[in-house]
Amino acid sequence: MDETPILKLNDMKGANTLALLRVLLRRDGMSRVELARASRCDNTTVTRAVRDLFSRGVITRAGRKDLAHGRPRELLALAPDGPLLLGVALEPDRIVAVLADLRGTVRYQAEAAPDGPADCRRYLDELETRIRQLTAAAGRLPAGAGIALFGSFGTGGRLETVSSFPELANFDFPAWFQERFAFPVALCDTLIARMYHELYRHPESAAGKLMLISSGSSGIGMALAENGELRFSNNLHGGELGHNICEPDGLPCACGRRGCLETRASRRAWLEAVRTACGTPELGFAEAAKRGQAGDPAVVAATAPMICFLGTAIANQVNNLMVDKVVLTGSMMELGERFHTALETTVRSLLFPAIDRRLQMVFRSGEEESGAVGAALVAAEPLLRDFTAFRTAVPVRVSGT
Amino acid sequence: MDETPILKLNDMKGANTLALLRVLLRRDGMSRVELARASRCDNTTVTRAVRDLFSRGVITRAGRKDLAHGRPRELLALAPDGPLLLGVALEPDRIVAVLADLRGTVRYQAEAAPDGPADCRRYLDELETRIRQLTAAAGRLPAGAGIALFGSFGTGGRLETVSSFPELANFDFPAWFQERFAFPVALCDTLIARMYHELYRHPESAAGKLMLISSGSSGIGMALAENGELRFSNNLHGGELGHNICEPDGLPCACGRRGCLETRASRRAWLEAVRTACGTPELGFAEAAKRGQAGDPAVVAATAPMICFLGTAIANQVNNLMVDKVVLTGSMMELGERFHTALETTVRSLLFPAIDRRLQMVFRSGEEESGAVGAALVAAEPLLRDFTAFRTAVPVRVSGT
DNA sequence: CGCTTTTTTTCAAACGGCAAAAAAATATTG
DNA sequence: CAATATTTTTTTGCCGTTTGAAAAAAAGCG
Repeated sequence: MDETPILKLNDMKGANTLALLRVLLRRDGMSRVELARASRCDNTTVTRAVRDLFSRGVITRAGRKDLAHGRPRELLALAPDGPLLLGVALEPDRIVAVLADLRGTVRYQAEAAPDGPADCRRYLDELETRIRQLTAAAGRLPAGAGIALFGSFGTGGRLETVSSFPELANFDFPAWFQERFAFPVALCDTLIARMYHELYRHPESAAGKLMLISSGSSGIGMALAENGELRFSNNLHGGELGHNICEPDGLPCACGRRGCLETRASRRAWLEAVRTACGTPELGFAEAAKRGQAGDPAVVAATAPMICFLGTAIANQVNNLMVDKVVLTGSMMELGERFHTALETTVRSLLFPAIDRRLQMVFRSGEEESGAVGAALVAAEPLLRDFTAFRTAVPVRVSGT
Repeated sequence: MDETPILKLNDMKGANTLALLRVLLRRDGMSRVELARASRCDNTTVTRAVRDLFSRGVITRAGRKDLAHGRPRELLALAPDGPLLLGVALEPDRIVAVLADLRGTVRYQAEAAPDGPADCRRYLDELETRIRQLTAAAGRLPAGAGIALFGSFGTGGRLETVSSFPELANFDFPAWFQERFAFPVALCDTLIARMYHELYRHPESAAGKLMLISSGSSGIGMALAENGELRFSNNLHGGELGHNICEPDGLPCACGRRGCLETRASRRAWLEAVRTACGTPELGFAEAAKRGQAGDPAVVAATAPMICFLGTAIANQVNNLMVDKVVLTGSMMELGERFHTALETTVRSLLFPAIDRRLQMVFRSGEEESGAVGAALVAAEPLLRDFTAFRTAVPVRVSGT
């Protein structure tokens, strides 16, 4: 029942300061004129906004740059003692918690590998301990928190389903959090957190139409953005590419249907196929990946169906949505360059020429903290639009530091 | 290279008057307070906007409504002599041209069925004649024009590819138009025009996530909108669902690949399958559809693959994008209710339960002018945001009427 | 001092929003 | 029946916020 959106003065100011700050987040050491040109805001708007951000301790002076003629530029940078955001990724086998600045640079980090999701109470205790540990180390309270998990939730933030922690279904996480901590919390799907990580940590991805694909032990997910803004995501929940049906009468899937992409392209399905092809039922994932990367014919042959089905699913989506850039991340990306090349070739062979010409494909690996950092960035975005709320949140200090 | 969008005062005003007018477009006879409540604008904002729209001749008084107590409401309506928009659909076998008001109500209509796209010059002459005929009948010039065709074009409006008129590739249509007519013109893909038709003529579709699927002789297309705004469409160009690959090693398609949805679900493919199943190679489409609607077992069996593949493609997309509403339109919808039911059942059986619960599926038929009307609405939208340009466009009158 | 570029200040214009007033009807009361 | 109260809509006046253009100030160089 959402009607045509109307705009208030606040929305305008928020959009403009967000644009301004995003430019500064890309790179420290910009001057006011540069900010104005890059954000297409007026000079005077920038001056005013910058003054405001100074007074709130968000940015700081970072020297000056002498030009050949004229007054030198005063360079600006994110304040080192500016607001921090807590970001937490609740993954099946570990908890990652970070304190990051508005740019998503990690300042403090804590990790835990609880016994497993079996004991819900101990898991939450562990989480609480880690958060206290982080805020103590930082010596101040974060301005907000973002929690990323594999699941969905209502507008209020109450959990609905949590794929990796069935016991947490219907748990009122925001209430739990607010009973313990004095700063606001926001929940999001891990996939959305990763998308924020991509948009802020690789800001060139914030232009045009972006599709993020993340594969993990819990499936293959997808998120979309257009010009840096999330699209088609209900309550910060991502889409499940892994359950696209890609074969009319395919293999049975755990979801109860047949022919889901995951029956062909999940980590488990692939390993199974490789084991069968090699005749080694005990082969581990890492070893299998190594063999594939080395060009072992049996492994390559066993990988072909995955490439075919995954590539088709990606290409279909790219064609339909006229996507400009596809970013692939997650555990399946550990299969190495040979796999990447084969997948990209397959995808491109299925695209319309005009779309193929524009499409960029990027494989990202080694971003172990993208979920936690992205969660922090989800919590940061409202601040980037409006720091008036922030003024009250930061002065609170942890005693004894 | 699009950066984070910034907002100016004009954008704010534009967004608000657009919201206001959309409420009035839904139904004539609203009063100012009703407009304010429905659009969530302030009372006084509405008063000012309404005064402005009066002075520009866009709206008019439409009586008053007495309440039990208090001052009666002054009812407002779109002015009958308000701005008109020209909308043209260049379809393979016909030209449809309409003059419509801001709401998309057709005031004047002209249709032509040229010999075919063989002779490009005669085709364009025919178009010019029809437009002159319409403006003469109306006695005034439209405030703008929208042209819908099956194809794509650059930002400048120059045609790139036109699937139904290969000869028009690289034709500078806007230049041709501006040499002949004194009002602005905008080009769009027919699919986008149909989407605008859906959003404005069935305004309940302007809430939430909408997927429009339109099947015709030239394929199966798809367009997306979120809260009444177009999404993932390059330069008003739609996506081609018909070339989603739905079978790993399927039938060869005209596009050069294998397994495209169109090899199973296009009008032609379906008719072919039915003819084979019935053993009647001369069977016509209408007769085949009638048999299918009557439940002829051979036809039903021949239709099954289409339902399966089309249903899967739709369900995959709905799951991925968490679509709230699917609207199906175009020639394939002539297959009748039995087909609709079967398709909907198939789609729903493949959705995640949470998404199935929210999804609405609508089959539309009999909207022959949706392309032309939608094109007019494409041209209308900028006016709804800002009528200052309109002031100069309308007073121009055709002499001799 | 003249020149150039950046930054700040000043002032005007546009817009939304609150509150009070005005308007336009009906209901109530003397 | 006339005067007044009541109710709801609409308009007006005024204020705060924001952007934007132009002037002024600042900061360097030759």
